Amino acid sequence: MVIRDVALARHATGVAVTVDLVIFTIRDDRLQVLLVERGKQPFLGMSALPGGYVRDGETLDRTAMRELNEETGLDGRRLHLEQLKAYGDPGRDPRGRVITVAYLALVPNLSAPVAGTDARAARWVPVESVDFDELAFDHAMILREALERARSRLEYTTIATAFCTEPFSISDLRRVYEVVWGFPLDPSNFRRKVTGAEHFLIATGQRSTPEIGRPAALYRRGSAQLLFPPLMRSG
Amino acid sequence: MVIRDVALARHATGVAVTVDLVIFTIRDDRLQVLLVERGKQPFLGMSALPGGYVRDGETLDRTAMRELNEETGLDGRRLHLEQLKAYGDPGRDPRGRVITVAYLALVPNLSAPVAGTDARAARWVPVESVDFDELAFDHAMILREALERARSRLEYTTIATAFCTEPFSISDLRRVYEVVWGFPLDPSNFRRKVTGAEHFLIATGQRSTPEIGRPAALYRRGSAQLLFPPLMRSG
DNA sequence: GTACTATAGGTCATCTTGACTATAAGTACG
DNA sequence: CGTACTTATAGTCAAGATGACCTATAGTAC
Repeated sequence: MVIRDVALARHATGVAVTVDLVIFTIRDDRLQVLLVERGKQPFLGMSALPGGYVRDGETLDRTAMRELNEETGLDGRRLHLEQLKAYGDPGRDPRGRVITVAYLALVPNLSAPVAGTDARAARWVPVESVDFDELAFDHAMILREALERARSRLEYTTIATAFCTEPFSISDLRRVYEVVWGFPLDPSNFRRKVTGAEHFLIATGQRSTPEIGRPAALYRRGSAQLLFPPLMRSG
Repeated sequence: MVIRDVALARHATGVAVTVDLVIFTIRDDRLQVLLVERGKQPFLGMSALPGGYVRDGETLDRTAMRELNEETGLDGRRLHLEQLKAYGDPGRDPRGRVITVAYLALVPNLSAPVAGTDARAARWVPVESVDFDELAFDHAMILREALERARSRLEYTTIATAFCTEPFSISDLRRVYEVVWGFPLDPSNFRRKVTGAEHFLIATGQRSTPEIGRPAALYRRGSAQLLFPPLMRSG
């Protein structure tokens, strides 16, 4: 896009805009985040959040969806993707003024091990294993704020289901909460909560066939976006 | 700041970054937002949110505080200022690619009628009187999302006090909730809630001297940032 | 059959909430 | 002074939500 305004052009020089993604999933009963290894300076060899430049004529949301698809192969329409925050401290990129818009993505467990069309080495890392001091740019701060956002979102919204592949059991959903929040929940009280919330879960009539234990009823995501009453961490 | 990286420079051309402010206050028992009249194209003569370009070497938060000070004369440290979201749709500014980072500010009722160092005509407009179709750029969307954010923040945080000048009574605080949410609250139940929350209010020992009615005990803001249990709208 | 495991459903005391009533502390006015 | 009026503060009570349990159910392994 061409800048046609003189006053604007004066301010437009030397600013780049990127989108960075915090992609969470649950694998092996642990919350994991997708990190890439930087193949060039700056921060060569360090870990970073996947991301890229906003293209001409592309919305920020569209950039985020494209990046997510490039990294995970997932179709962005079926999963949770929300803008987190913009980060633009002048010193955050040594190459110049780069403002990044961070997005939070919650995806179900991917069977394929994240090949991606991109050549960069991407890998899932358990959040508790991430060395925050070894993250490039200001990605430690972004990851920390994304983690708190995800934990908070589970309280008031139904997005925990974004981690699950349909159909899922109530225990599957409870394990999402336990893994993201980091402490166990009472199975019975949890069931009462989520089945009591309107339009949260839709019973499919199907049952799971586990190797051990009683089969569980299976559900699909309901239409509700907000969870009322909320399911709070503390109290 | 000079762009020293070739790949970066290729993406950095033609993008401008601004900060726009949604500044709310309560005047005459109504929620009001500060709007400026545009003195030049595009959107000449229409209303817009106050805002401006991010300067070299300036953080986004700093830009927001500077703009807020220019518009209201208020010292940004004493009041509530939080980042809302970035807006970057390619068509949002006809002059070219402009990404804006919107901030939400909640300020107490200003006695001085917003002169500001800026020459633009700034004025407080009751939110219910705003003609959303007559707002420049995508500011209608930004204002709508800011309004919902403010309403939601009152549920889970203590920021309602940002609208009050200290010391304030519990009724002052209640009126904030009623004005922002748009419906009345039971005075007795409201009192029970806010006095029950830890570190929300600090009693000063002072009492108000109203022209009519019983004097009210006066309070200052406590140290709590989060309100627990929350004070929900619905239910 | 019994042991084991995880799901599903129920109990109950405690806490929270919403609606409502009652009292208190000031002013205005006669 | 006393009554009306206004707002603040306090208390009551039933209904609902919550946390900590306990019990039953439906499968597998042996």
